[in-house]
Amino acid sequence: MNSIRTYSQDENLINTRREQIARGAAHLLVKKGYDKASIREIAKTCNMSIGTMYHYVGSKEDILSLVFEYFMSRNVKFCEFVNSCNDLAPKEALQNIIERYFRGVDDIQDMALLAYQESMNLKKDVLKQVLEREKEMISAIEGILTKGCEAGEFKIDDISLVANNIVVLGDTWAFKRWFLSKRYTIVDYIREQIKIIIDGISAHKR
Amino acid sequence: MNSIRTYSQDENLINTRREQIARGAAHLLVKKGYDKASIREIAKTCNMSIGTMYHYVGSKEDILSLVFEYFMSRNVKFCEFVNSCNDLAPKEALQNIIERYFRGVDDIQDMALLAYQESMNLKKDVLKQVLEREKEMISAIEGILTKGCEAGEFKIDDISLVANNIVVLGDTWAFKRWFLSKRYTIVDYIREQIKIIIDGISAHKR
Amino acid sequence: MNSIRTYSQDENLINTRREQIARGAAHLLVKKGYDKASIREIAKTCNMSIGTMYHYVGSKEDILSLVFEYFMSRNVKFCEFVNSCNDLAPKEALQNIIERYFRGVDDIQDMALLAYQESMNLKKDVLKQVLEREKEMISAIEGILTKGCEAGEFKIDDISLVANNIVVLGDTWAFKRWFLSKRYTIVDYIREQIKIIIDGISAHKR
Amino acid sequence: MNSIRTYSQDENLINTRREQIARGAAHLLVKKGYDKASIREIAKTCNMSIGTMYHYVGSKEDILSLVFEYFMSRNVKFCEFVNSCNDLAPKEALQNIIERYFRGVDDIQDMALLAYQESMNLKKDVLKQVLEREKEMISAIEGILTKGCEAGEFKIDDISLVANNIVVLGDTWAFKRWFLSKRYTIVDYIREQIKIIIDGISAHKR
DNA sequence: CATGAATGAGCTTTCATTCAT
DNA sequence: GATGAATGAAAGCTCATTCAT
Repeated sequence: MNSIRTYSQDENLINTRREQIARGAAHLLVKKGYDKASIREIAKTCNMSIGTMYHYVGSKEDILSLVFEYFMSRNVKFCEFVNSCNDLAPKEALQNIIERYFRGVDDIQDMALLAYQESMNLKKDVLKQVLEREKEMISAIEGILTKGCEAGEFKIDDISLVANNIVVLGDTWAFKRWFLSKRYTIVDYIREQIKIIIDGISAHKR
Repeated sequence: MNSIRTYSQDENLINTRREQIARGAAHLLVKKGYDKASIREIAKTCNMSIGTMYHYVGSKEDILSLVFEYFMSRNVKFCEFVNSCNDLAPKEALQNIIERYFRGVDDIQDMALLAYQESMNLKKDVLKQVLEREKEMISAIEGILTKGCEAGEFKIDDISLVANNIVVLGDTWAFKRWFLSKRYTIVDYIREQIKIIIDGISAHKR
Repeated sequence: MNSIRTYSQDENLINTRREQIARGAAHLLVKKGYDKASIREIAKTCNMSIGTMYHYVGSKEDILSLVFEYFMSRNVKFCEFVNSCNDLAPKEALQNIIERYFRGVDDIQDMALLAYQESMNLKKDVLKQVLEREKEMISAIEGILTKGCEAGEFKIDDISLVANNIVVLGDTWAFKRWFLSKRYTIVDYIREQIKIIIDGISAHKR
Repeated sequence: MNSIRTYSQDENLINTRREQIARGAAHLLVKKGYDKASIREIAKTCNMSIGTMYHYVGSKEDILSLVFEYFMSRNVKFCEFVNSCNDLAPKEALQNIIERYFRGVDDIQDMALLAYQESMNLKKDVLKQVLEREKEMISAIEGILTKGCEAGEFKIDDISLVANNIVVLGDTWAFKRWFLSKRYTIVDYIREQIKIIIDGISAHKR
């Protein structure tokens, strides 16, 4: 699946160098944008020569892929988390999942932003992965919402759309952090949004 | 306010050509992104020589500005519309404004998307205009929500955040149309979102 | 001899327009240099449209030629002046001619400078004319110097070189006016140089 | 002091390549002039790709600076020479200095010419250096002339102007070599000019 | 006669990528 | 394995010149 060219055979070294690249490039790519960031700059940011860069990467595009892969690898446990919430009461489960997702967005704000801004430069298969992650998230939330409706706790017409909205409001923290962070910390933001969301779908109101 | 360089004095011709540029470039810029779209390509798309482009435009950046200005000029009547809703009942007014804003996003989907993706390439003053439009929208919605709360129709903790959410859900139609349009027409989308939003803030539930 | 293209037949109009061009362009060409001055700028300086320009001129090169021809035409009377000095005593004649030449340089400082700086852009035949004027001047001075030697007033080994030096010292006023004008007015400069020159070649010293 | 951009860190290579550029460009710039000589041509003349050029140089302007710096570096010993003449008799010292300066002009004819023709394209700080060199020369000559006057060997009204004239007559060899070299070798030219100059300022004539 | 819109070749400069060391 | 010098295609932009009005 990971078909990025390398001239090295040492699996360990490949991983070390690629993480070095992903970490270093991420910051610069977010700051300057994919096209405006040159390989020379990226290499310097990664404390690496251009030549070394191309030992572990086949093209500039690959660097972008690497950045996404690196950050997405940090989120493999997310779905496990959603599953682990299965035993909780629907409302509590939903709160936990929202909190977890929103915090995840906060942790990798730059990536979330980069995903939207540079999606056209992202290799098709990597883009697909990114979108997949979102779909999984939405599905998971749909599951919880469905359970809540069946339990009579939630009352929702269009479960799919509500699930989508929740994800969108999470991503919004990345898009508009320059605006929202004037008024809210991430903790405030999560608390208030949970209130609004839960209020909106509860079968029995306050 | 519009200080883009031109070598022409013929006001009419300037407007004609600039509209030609804005129309042609919009499509290409959305498709390929600002950096990937070359002047040569843009000129070709606009059925214009490179020289002619630069007769009416001072730089590539100006083309992006032009694209935004052209599309934003189509929305000058929006605020008037918001004001004209002042006499309606809060719930009805809110429905109308949401519908109007969402439809606006639908009309200029490409622009809304471009604004997010290329904001770093956008000239500061044009970016400001774009953000201003959004702030106005949020303020207008805040006004309606406040009136609704005072009238006892709505029950909202954080009016500002709810207003922001509404705008975000409108913009979402542009960001995720590749995904949403599989399930909804814009008419469906507006109807369902209005239901969700109004449900969430109504003081007296069904 | 003057083979610059025109689309007009009206001899008078041609002359009027070409003088308009020469006057206007001269200033700009001196200020910005031939290559850095664009036709658009030149046309604007001449209060003329680009199209009109090309009615009376075949190319950008022609404009440079025109500028030189215009200014050289103001100097046709120079040789007559030299001839008219034939009856004076050698020393007095030389003084008069030096004064006349140096003043001429002062009058058209910009042109003298332009001739050196843009000679490589000047059409061959016009360049030839410019050089011709200088040769004539040198010859005239040689004539006077020879007469002075024969009369026993001057004592000169290399008449040709001295004549050349005199012309050079005149042109110097144009090359180094930014430096010389700090210390001398043109009147001072002429007076002092005449003293130095005459002193250097006089047979009977002070 | 030398702040030209480079992407290389190898001091030796930088110097090698820059000398290669200076040598190659000098010829072309003199032949075609700064504006008419394109980077493509310059690169070809230097047996270098365009990319390599820009590895060692930040802009076209820098190439001109490089050319001047390269040639001026060959003249650092000139002032030392002037100082070393301090113990000689004034007349002999002056002869030596004139000879040395005139030979210097002959060595770098092209540069002397280029300095006048392209001064408007030369970076301010490099132009300053060029002018400084001339001022130093004039000052040095003034020193010798003053000493000669005090010793009763020379009789000069305006020492400063005579010093200036000497430098001008040296530079003339560069400006008019196409004309002068028909009659004189540089050896002849120096010999004859020394005669004329010394004759002109000697207190006791032949 | 006068205008200036239109053109596209050619300019300077950047940058992803290769490869000899 | 690591380096960075070298490359040249392609970018954004300018400008002399033409020609329809």
